[in-house]
Amino acid sequence: MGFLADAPLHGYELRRRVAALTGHVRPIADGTLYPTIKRMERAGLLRRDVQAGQMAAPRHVLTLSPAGQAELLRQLRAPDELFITDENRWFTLLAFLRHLDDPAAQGAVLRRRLTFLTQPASFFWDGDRPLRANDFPDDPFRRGLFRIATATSRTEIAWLREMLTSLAR
Amino acid sequence: MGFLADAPLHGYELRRRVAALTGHVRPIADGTLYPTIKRMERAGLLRRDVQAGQMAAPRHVLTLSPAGQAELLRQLRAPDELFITDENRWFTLLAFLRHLDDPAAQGAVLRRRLTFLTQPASFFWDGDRPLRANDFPDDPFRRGLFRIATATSRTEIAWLREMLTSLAR
DNA sequence: AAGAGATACCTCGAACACGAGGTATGGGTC
DNA sequence: GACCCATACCTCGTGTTCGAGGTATCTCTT
Repeated sequence: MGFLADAPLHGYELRRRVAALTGHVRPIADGTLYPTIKRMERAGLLRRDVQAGQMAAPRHVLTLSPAGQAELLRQLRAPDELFITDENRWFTLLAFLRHLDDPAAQGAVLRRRLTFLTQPASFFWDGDRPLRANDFPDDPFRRGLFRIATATSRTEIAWLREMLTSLAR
Repeated sequence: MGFLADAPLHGYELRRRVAALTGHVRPIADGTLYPTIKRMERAGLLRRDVQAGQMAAPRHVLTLSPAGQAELLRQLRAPDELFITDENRWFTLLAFLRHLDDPAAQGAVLRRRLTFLTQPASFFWDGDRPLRANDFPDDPFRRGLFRIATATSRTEIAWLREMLTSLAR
């Protein structure tokens, strides 16, 4: 829906755009995409205009309907918790948060993410004791994992704080 | 399988440990975990020892069988492409790569990831032209997304290079 | 002129995941 | 003594996702 809100597209191109989000979003399989398009069309979330001729096969240009736009905004404004806590989902949310044309609502979403990120957390535990990188002297891989996660987290927290200040202005 | 290779656990604890990987791995639902355990038990990948009495409900302590260990090693040694390219999967792979007790094989896996990360790539395209952060003057969210992704990527590439040098020694 | 490969859509069965529901017991509180 | 919560396991229906297969056309190479 985000990509369609950017511009009307045909299915194949949509699939390519999602695939380009490599590393953060899994590519969508054919068998997932086309049935989903049908479902969304039936639900009135998008319109399909067949554009015969020009290319190999007739393209079905998909346009987000007003109902689809509303649904996108609803999901951007009040995303499920998974969209805040899961890397992949948060990534897609961020990619299209611009469409939520309301600084206060955007700020509220960013604040939810900031709250989540600043919660004390650890990936591994020994009973109730959170384990840190130093607790894995024999596992350079987990130490690396901590290093990468910390760097990401720090960068994101700094960015979120900046954004929240500039959105408040 | 990785957590069970660390130590035998009961299902509930397993679920908690996966849930602790917050932000990188989605929590597993009850309805997913227990049928999966059954399937793996039937497949001979793990053994179940019922430990009655001590706690509220009898715990089923799960132990990875030799076949399960072999399967884990197989998957660590030759992971599907998704485990290299998808953040979530790569994260879990890294968390248990120590179990693959062979520096050469570990190095090969890290090299696959490094190759993937150093490929020129972009999340968004205008036709064939890759779009960079500067191409989104009106979208601070996508600029942030680039900033975070770049920081993560840089940190990880640096770590991978270090690891590969130290593994080669 | 043939064939490979990209474009573009589609279907179907099998596998998988989830949420809602259920059972049962131990520990703590009011 | 009643109640709630955490622990610990389980099932089932519904919905999702995938992969393998299929169709057809256009373009580029050999």
